[in-house]
Amino acid sequence: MEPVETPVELDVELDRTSPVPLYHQLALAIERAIETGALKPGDRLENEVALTTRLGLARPTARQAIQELVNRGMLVRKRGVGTQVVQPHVRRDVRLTSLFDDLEAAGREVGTELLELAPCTAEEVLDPPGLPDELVRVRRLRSADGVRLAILTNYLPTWYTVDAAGLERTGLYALLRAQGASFRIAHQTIGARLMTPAEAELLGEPEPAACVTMQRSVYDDTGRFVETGMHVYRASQYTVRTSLVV
Amino acid sequence: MEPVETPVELDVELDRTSPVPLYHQLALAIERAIETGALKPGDRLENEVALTTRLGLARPTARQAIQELVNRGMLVRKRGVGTQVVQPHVRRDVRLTSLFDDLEAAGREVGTELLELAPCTAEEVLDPPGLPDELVRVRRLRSADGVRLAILTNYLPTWYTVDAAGLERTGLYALLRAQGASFRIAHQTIGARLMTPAEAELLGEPEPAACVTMQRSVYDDTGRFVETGMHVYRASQYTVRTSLVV
DNA sequence: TAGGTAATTATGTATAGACAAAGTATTGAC
DNA sequence: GTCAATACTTTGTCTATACATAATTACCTA
Repeated sequence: MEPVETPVELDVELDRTSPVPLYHQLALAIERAIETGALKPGDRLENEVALTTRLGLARPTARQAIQELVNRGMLVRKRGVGTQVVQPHVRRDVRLTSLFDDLEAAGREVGTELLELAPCTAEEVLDPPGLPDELVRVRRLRSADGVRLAILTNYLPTWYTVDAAGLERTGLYALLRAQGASFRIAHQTIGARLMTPAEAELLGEPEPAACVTMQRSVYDDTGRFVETGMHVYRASQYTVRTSLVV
Repeated sequence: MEPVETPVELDVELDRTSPVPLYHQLALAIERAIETGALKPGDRLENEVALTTRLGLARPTARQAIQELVNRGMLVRKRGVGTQVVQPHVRRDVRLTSLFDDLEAAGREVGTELLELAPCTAEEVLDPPGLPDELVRVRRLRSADGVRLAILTNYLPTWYTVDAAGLERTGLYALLRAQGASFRIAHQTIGARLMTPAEAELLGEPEPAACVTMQRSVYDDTGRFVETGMHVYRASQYTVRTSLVV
């Protein structure tokens, strides 16, 4: 993330006589600072040591407050960099379906080119909870009516087996369902960024080109990991329709 | 929750030479025990002190592991009682709409009787994050085509104003939207239990009666709390249709 | 001016310990 | 048999400290 000039020094008053835990008071204070504009998107908080020294608070206590806000997507932390207020982005609910299912439902002719099918480990996948150590990485180029649309990178547990023919013929979720996977909970984040040169070439976009990005992690009804995906969509070709997801 | 005879002693091996953090190794071990059946729904884990003494682990480290699984809905903890594997229940996505909206969309005649409209504090509401200290509690009896259907208890921040006439005339979300509320993220849990005698009387159900319960906490696109609701539906009258929610 | 290296910054992980508070179990009085 | 008081159990909150590690910045040299 891009650093800012000076970390913001929050005006926080902690009440040690309150029944509200200190970590929660701090979380509320940071939250209020965000909602009133005292902390703006992109602003950095004081580093943990400075904040806790100034407030007379223990560092694990402040970290617990910050972690709550990180879990809710309001803050983001990076080692060696600091804690930053999340840039606002459009976050919309979307059905727990695959792109293939959606395109087919819309009457589009779906094309899939398999780019990669390889084993990998959890280390390369950033932070979805419940990730098994060994995964399979599936990378595909998806087209609609002959027009390139998206690069889809998905990570699957090794207890599912997928092959090249199946991946090019149908949607990933259909393959997983055929193996008993149930889809119950998904955490999904949608954003945008500029494409990398490699992505632009694959998608046939002149540079510079914007893309819609979608990260999704799916769990079944016992909380077990089903798959996580990182998808890049041509912004010129793709929008998202949504509804509430729990 | 109901206690079980003996907490389950997990077979956990921690590898201190692994780059995987210890808290994460423990979280994975507990998760695997749940998915393999070594830990069954309703089972209790060893208490924190016993577990960490046996594993040679610090208590905050183990608590971090457990907290991850609590956040994912796999475990539930209660002070003085212990940590328990969550009983599986049907969890389905549902639209971010109010019951009023859904009934009206279905062509039903919606009736609302206001039972209570009173100020209250956050203490009485269990655990949704981002809750302001002062709230307004709204409690209503909802009917469809003259048939009693649900008891709806909602907690609103005091920056929204609602009155009795409005609440009986239209849906809560319509009233909030009229005051600028935006609905973006909802966390929702659906379950079932037996009705209390008071609920059964209000809903006109002979006892014993089962009810569908729904707890929902709604946030806007900056992560700010909009409302939280605890709804009780006559199981004989109500089912839920769902889609994915992020 | 650019590249490499070292130092600095800030978060991540972990240990140890103590006290608070909610919930349960036990005990004793009536 | 019931109820209140007490003891016990277990999680919740908090402090203090230290080391690890990723990322950035500063400095040096070619």
